[in-house]
Amino acid sequence: MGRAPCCDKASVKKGPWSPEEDAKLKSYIEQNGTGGNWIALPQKIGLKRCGKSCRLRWLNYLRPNIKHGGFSEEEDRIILSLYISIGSRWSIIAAQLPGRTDNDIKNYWNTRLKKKLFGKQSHKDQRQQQQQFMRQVTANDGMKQEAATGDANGSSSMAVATYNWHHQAMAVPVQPVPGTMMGGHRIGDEGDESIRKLLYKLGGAGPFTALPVPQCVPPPMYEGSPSLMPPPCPEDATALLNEGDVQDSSVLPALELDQSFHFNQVKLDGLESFFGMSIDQSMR
DNA sequence: AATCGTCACAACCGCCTGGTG
DNA sequence: CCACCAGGCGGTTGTGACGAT
Repeated sequence: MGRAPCCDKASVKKGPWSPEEDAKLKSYIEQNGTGGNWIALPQKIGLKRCGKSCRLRWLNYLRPNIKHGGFSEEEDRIILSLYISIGSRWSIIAAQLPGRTDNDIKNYWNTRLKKKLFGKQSHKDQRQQQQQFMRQVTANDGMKQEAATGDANGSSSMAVATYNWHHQAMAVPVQPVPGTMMGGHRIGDEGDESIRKLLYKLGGAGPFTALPVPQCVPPPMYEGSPSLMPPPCPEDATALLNEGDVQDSSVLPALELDQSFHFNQVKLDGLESFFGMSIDQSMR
C-alpha cells in the first residue's frame, strides 16, 4: 500500500493561482504567520488548495523580497561554481543568492544556464557533451554515496562518511579548484574569496569526500540553521580543526587536494564555453 | 494568417528526513 | 524502537508566450 496523499486530491484545486487566492494567502500569513502547519492552513483561510501548494506559492512568489528573472553574470557565476562543487542542491545554492528561490534557480539552470554551458554546438555534440558532463557529475555524487555506505572489505575503520551526501557536503571541506579561471576571474583571487569561502564551508564535491579525511568540520555558516547541521563530530575529528579555521588547507593532505583539483577539473573541462572562459592551462 | 516548434516558468509529484508520541 | 505526520527537496510535467516557417 502506498503512502497516504497529503491532501484529498479530489477536493483540492490545482493549476495556476488566481490573484484572489494569492491575496488571501499572503494577507493571512503576513498577519498570522504559517502557524507551523501548512496542511491545516488552507482550510483555515478557506482555500481549496493543498498545504504543500500553499507553501510553495508563498515561498516562491508571495514571500517579500523575491526577485524573478534578470540573473546577473555574478549570479550565473555563483550558481555555476556551486553546481560544480555541490551538484543540484538548489536550496543551498538559493540560500547564497538573496531573493532567489530554489525553484527559480533550478528553472534557470535547466532552461538557460545549461544551454549557455553547452551551447554553440551541433545537437549531436551538445548531447554528447551534456551526457559526458552529467556522467561526471553523477559519478562524483556516486562516489559520495559509496563513501556514505562504506565498503564491505572492512575499511570501515577509516573515517569515511556515515551520513548521506546532503550532510557530507556540509561536513567535508573542499578546496574549490584554486587557480581555475571562471568568468574571467581566477578562483582564489580577491574577487572570488567569498565564493571560495562559501564552497569551502559547504564542503562541496571533491573526491576526497570518499577518502579518510576529517569528517566533521565545524560549519559556522549553519549556526542559524540547526536543521542543516551535520551530526555531532567525534572529538578527535573535531580536534583537528580550530574553530573558525576551516579554510586552513593543511587539514587536507596534499594528495587529496590534488585529487580534488583533478576531479573538479574534469567537470570544468566541459565548461570552457561558459562566459567564453578558458581553463587556466598552467593548473593542469 | 495559420501552423508548428521551442522556450521559459509555474506548479505538481513523489521521495526523503526529522520530529513526535 | 516504531509508526505516523508534516516539511523540505529535487525531478518532472503542463502550459502559455513567442518566433520561425
